[in-house]
Formats: sequence, structure tokens, C-alpha cells
Amino acid sequence: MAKAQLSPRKKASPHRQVRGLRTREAILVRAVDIASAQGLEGLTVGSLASQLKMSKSGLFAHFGSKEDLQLATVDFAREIFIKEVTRPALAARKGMPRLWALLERWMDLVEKQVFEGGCFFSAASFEFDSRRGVVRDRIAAIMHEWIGAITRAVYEAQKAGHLERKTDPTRLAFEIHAISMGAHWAYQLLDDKQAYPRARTILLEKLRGISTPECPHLP
Amino acid sequence: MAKAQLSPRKKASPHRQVRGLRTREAILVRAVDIASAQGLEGLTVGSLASQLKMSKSGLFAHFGSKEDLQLATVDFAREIFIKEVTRPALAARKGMPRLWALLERWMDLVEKQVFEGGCFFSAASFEFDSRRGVVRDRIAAIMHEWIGAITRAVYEAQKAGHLERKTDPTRLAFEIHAISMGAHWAYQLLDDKQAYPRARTILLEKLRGISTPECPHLP
DNA sequence: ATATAACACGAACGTTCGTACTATTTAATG
DNA sequence: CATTAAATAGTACGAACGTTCGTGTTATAT
Repeated sequence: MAKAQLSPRKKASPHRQVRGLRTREAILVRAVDIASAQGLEGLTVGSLASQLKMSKSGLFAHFGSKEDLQLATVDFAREIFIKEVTRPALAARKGMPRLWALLERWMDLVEKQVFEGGCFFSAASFEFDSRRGVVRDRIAAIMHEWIGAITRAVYEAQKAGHLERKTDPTRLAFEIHAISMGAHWAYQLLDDKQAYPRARTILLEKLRGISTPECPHLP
Repeated sequence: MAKAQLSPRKKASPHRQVRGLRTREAILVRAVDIASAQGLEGLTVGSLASQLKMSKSGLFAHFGSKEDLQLATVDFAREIFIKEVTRPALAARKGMPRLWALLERWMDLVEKQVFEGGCFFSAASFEFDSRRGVVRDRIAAIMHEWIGAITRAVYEAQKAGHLERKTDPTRLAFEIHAISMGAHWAYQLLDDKQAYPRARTILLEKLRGISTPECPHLP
């Protein structure tokens, strides 16, 4: 039997040590920022390296290919999102408070200009929505995950008796997501300073309109 | 006194004739399609030329620069949008019918897959929303124009007595736009076949909820 | 018929892209 | 210390990028 190591284009990834991991993380921090503004295709190895004062080759060694860099960037953005939005929202009580925490933190993350380009995943979504390949699939999977998280929060708000039962969770999640994305759009492209306040008002009134008397008070 | 012809990077544009204009239009038809899928940066002179079986240089001569090509593509997309959405909607009666025609035709245009990449302007918006320059400015101006058209339609629906007066046109226009964009997103990225039916339902119920008894019946 | 201008082409420019191979520096371990 | 492997740098490559140039080709105008 031969060794049969027939995976092309795959770097035999070295066992990473602390130093390498730190560099890799520093790279991805910049990568997410650039990609949020210039897109995942606009994110180039050369510009990334020069911004970090590294050599192209030194940087490139951390990833086997541009596609791998894009995947790593997407996954890193997901981790930031989980750390800043999903996980903290779990601190809120189940039901409506948690649902609202999810939305509030999402909009805060983008409004606070943590990334140069606004909402990373809104940009990535529209950039890759008509391509093929693993990057698109990964983005789509993460967005499924996200819309699923909103849907679940709505469902639990119903189970907790905070929301009318006749509400369709899938549909409400769609509405919530659309309004938030609309805020990103108006804020980032049209420079509409009212975008987030307006989105918050719309969402709050929407939720109040379908909440039960048992619902804990919203902000 | 010298001639002082100090405009760089500007082609003294030749007086176009019929043949040239036809070629130019054929180029832009493809360009809008490509850009809707690959983005305005992913739209390259080389790929565009080879798809049209033209030489790069021959194609390039129709525009002075890549930026000019992008601008022409954006403007051409706007013309298609006006032809397919804005103008036909004027055929509907003022007020709610016209407002609904606007939305219906917008969603139809994208759902019918007229362009490979779904909604041209949603993609362009998120691609350029954190850049600078004339292309971004043009996209933003067109989007202002569009959201303005929706706002005006809402306002006229009020004036016609079809919509409650307490509704804020700016806010309703924002909601309408967000829901539609959310449908583009879910349909294109998540392959959600229910996206457009769902968006239509949401918008219809929304509008019915705030319409007056005098409002002509919606579909 | 001839002059003129629009149109299209092929070849080449310099630059940057992603990627590959090789060499050097750095940090950890015996 | 010496050894070793990981981490970074150096160099080079072919392809594609936007762009320019010179030259034919086609259509209009004289």
C-alpha cells in the first residue's frame, strides 16, 4: 500500500503553537474588517499583508489558499457575532426579553461601527448569493443558523406566554430580520442617522402589538 | 496662452452613431447581468469582452475607464428598473393601487430572474455602501430616488383617502423596502421559495391593517 | 470617388492577483 | 549550547487586471 496522500492543494498544516495562533488571529481581525468594507473578494493577500506589515508569503502560509482565508474570515466573523450577540443574549430571561436582547445587540454591534463596513454578513450575503462553492455554502449555513436563532427565540417567547400563539414564528423572524437589515442598508448607504432608532421603534411596536398581558415590559 | 487642456483620464468622446450605440447597449445588457451576480468589481473588462466575443480594447473604447463602465452599468440598470417597475406602475390609479403596483412589479422583476444575480441594486448597495467615489454616490442617489418614490406613493395613498393619516410615510416606506429586500435575501441566498409569497402576504396584511374603508380592494 | 470620422482589433504596457518553492529567523527542548 | 520544528521572509511564476497605442475597417459626408 502506498501512502496515497493524494489531496492536492492542501497544506499539511503544521501543529500550531501559540505564536502562530496569535498571528493568525491578528490576521483574521484585520481580515474581517477589510472584508466587511471591501467584500470577501476585495480582501486580497497583498493588501492584508502590507496592512499588517507582514510578507505575503508569511501571511499566506497560515492558510492554504485564498478560499481558505475567506472561509476562516467568515468563521471568525461568526465567532465575533456569537460572542457579541448570541451568547450575551442568553443572559436575558427566556421569552420576550431574550428575543429583544438578540435584536438590540445585533443592531448595536453594527451601529457602534465595530467593523468599518457595517454588517459583515449582510455584505457577505449579497456578495455571494449567486455564486457557488464552499464559501457561499458556509455563509448560507451561518445565515440559516441565525434566522433559526431568531425563530427559536420567537417560539420560546410564545411558549413562555409572552407572545400570541397565532403568530407564525417563521414569518415573524423573517420580518424582524428584514427590518434590521433595512436599517443596516439605510444607515450605511444613505447615511440615514434615523435608521436604527426607526428600526427599533418599528420592531418594538410590532412586538408590543402581538404580545400578551403576561409579557415583561419592553424598553 | 497654452491650450490648457488639463483634464486627465478623460476621453474626448466621439459623436456616437447608430452602430456604436447598439454595441454599447449590447455591452450594457450583459454588464448589468454580470454585475448583478458577480458585483460591479467582479465585472471585468476581459470577461465581458470574451462573453460578447469582442476584443477588450474594442469594448473598452466605449467607456473611458472601468469607473465609467461601472457608472454606465448602474445607469442602465436604473433605466431597466424604471421601464419595468416605476413607469408601468404609473398606469395604476393614484393612491393604494399605484403603491401596490410599485411593490408587486419590483418583486416580480427579481423573482422572474430577469437578472442572474437577483436584485441588482440590493447587491450594488451592499457592495459599495462603505466605499467612496462617484459610483457609490450614484448608487446612493438612485436609492434615494427609489425610497422617495415609495414614500411619495404612500403619501398619495393618504391624500386619496386610502390610508390612515396617522401613518408616517417615511416610516412605512422604510418598512416596505426592508421587507422586499428581505425577500430578495432569503430567496437568493437561502433558496427560500416561500420568500416572495411570504413578503407579499406580510405587505398586504400590513397595508390592509392601516387602510381606510375607502381604499380600493387589494389583490 | 474621395476624405473623414466612428468603430473594432491585436499587441503590449506595467501592476497586482494567487500561489509555489526555498531560505532564514525564532522559540522550545534535549 | 545544539538540535529541531514552527514561523516568517524572500523570490519567482503565470495569469489576469485596467489601460494605451497603432492600425486596419466600415460607414457617413462631401
